[in-house]
Amino acid sequence: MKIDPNHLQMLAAIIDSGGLSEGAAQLNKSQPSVSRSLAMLEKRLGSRLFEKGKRPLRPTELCQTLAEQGRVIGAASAAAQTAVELYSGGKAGTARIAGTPIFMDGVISNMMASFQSAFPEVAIHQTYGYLADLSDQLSVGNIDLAICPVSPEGVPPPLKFRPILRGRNVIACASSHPLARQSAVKLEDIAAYPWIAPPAGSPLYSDLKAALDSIGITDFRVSFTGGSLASILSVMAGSDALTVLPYSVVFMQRAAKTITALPVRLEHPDRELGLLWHEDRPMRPAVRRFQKFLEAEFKGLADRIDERGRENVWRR
Amino acid sequence: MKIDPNHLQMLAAIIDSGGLSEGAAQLNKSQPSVSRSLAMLEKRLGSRLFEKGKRPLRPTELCQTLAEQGRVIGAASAAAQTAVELYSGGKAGTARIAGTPIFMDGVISNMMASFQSAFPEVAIHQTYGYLADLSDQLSVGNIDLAICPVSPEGVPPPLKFRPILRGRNVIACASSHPLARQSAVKLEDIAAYPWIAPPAGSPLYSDLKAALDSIGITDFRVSFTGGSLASILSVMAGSDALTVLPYSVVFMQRAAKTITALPVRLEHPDRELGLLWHEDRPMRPAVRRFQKFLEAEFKGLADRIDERGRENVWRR
DNA sequence: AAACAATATATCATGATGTTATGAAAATTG
DNA sequence: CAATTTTCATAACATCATGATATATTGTTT
Repeated sequence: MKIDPNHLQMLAAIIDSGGLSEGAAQLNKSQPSVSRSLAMLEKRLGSRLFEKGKRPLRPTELCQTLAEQGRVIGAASAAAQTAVELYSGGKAGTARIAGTPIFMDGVISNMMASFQSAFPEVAIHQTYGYLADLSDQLSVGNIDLAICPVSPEGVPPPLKFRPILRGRNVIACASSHPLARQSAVKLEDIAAYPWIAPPAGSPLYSDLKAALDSIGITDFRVSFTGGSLASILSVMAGSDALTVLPYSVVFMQRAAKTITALPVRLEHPDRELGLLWHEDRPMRPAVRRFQKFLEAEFKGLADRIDERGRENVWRR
Repeated sequence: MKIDPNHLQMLAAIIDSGGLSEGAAQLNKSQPSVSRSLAMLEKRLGSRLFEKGKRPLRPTELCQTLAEQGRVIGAASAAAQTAVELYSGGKAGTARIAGTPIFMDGVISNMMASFQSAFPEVAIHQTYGYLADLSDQLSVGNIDLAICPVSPEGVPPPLKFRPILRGRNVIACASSHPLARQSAVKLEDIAAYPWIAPPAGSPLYSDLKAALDSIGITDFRVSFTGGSLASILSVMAGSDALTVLPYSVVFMQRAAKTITALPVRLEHPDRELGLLWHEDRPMRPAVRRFQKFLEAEFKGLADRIDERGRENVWRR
């Protein structure tokens, strides 16, 4: 008959703690229980494990050998235990998240960085996508959480949505831009500059058109299009081109001081940045923790943006 | 609650065998049993271990982590299992044996060598001692088996004795000795040579005196005394000294051709070489196997000695 | 849609393990 | 050396996990 790993652990506990009673205590069992288990084991193995009639208990040669394996087993069990605890506490595991490129690169990536310093055992798998794609990936189960600007009524039933930042787009330009120095910006001024257009399929692209439309600019010249945020920022920093970006993205770049937002109020799109997930699919603890983390970070971000907002006055 | 190592092994089995049913088979359990255990484990951990509604079963991240520990546990269990089997089969373990120096060095050491090549996992702890000492050590439990010349009635009750070679002492000398060439040896011839005396306390020492007495030699000159067998053999080989040795010891040296026995029949001591052990103390398998091995070896040795004995005619 | 394969559930029997109370034996102490 | 203390073994009973077989359910395949 196969040896029970628990029994091997028991031997190790008895030897290491120097006695049957102490061993029992270490195993959170009563002394009689251990005594009986030991007797059964000896009977099955057909060999003594502790020398007869000796007290303090003296382990047999065989017992020592078995106890070594018991210690290995104990270590493995403990490792499993902590693995479970880490996992259940959301401090280990994998979170597969996806979102629109500009937000992921411009806002979320910073937060992921601090999350990873706090919980280095959580692996984050990040991908990009727009709403339709994200919905699919969520439904199929390829990702756990999506971050995307969504109009609340545009969320299909199996998905849940939680807003984390109210949408507000701004016109962004290099800090060295001529318009950046002006306290008031007129539409005619704006019309003179070329535009950086976000990737064609992105919501930002339609935002750009809608926004410009709303302030009366219908005809505009696109000097650059299709890049990711890093390209956009570089191009913008090194030219007089303008673009439309979520204010949060511009805000996150404030430390670098390379770009700034013009004091022009754009038409609000009917979308809010928020988290999307599949309602029926139970969320893994690591994902849940990441979500909580994101929500807290965004709350902080929103507060700081509001503060700054009170200083800057947004005008039409 | 603590995780059961068996459950971890189960996870490893399911994953490695690629299915719940196969895993169950690998564990020698029924499929329903494993299914239920799995369900219980998932409930306790509060996390899925296999993705829901997927077939073939796809292990969760956590499950993979736990299964790794399960594999470690499986390996340790298997090691324990084989350790038990080796031990129980007497193919591993320790045998603590002791005996009179001359026999241990001259006869037993050879047998220990072949035993160790056959069973390298058995550790042999060898010590030396004479009867009184050996009895004590056996009673105290410091040794498992003693090899000693004993007069059968001289065995104290708690000990058991089994003869393995009938005692027969001979006068030994270097092969190059003047007497070695003579087909007949007279007592006067013998009297002319000095003697090597075995260690003072040894049975052989009294044997020497008794033997010489029996052939009428009362006054003899001792030229060397107190050494172990190796010293005795060296001294004997390089001088004309004589000594009394068990014939088996001389016989074992036949390959080296350095010493030989004189064709003189000595008085038989009332002792037989045999094995001593403690009757009440259960013998460990490795010791038992060693004992059987010794008995077989000695049987072979006795046969070969008898063969040789038929050729040599021992004379008074 | 049907057939197949794999897994889940139900039910009952059994065995290991848990508990408390108590007995026995070895070791320590006066 | 007897008495005490410490430590382990045993008894009796309750409980839970696990074993088996039979059968239902579900996912996949044709």
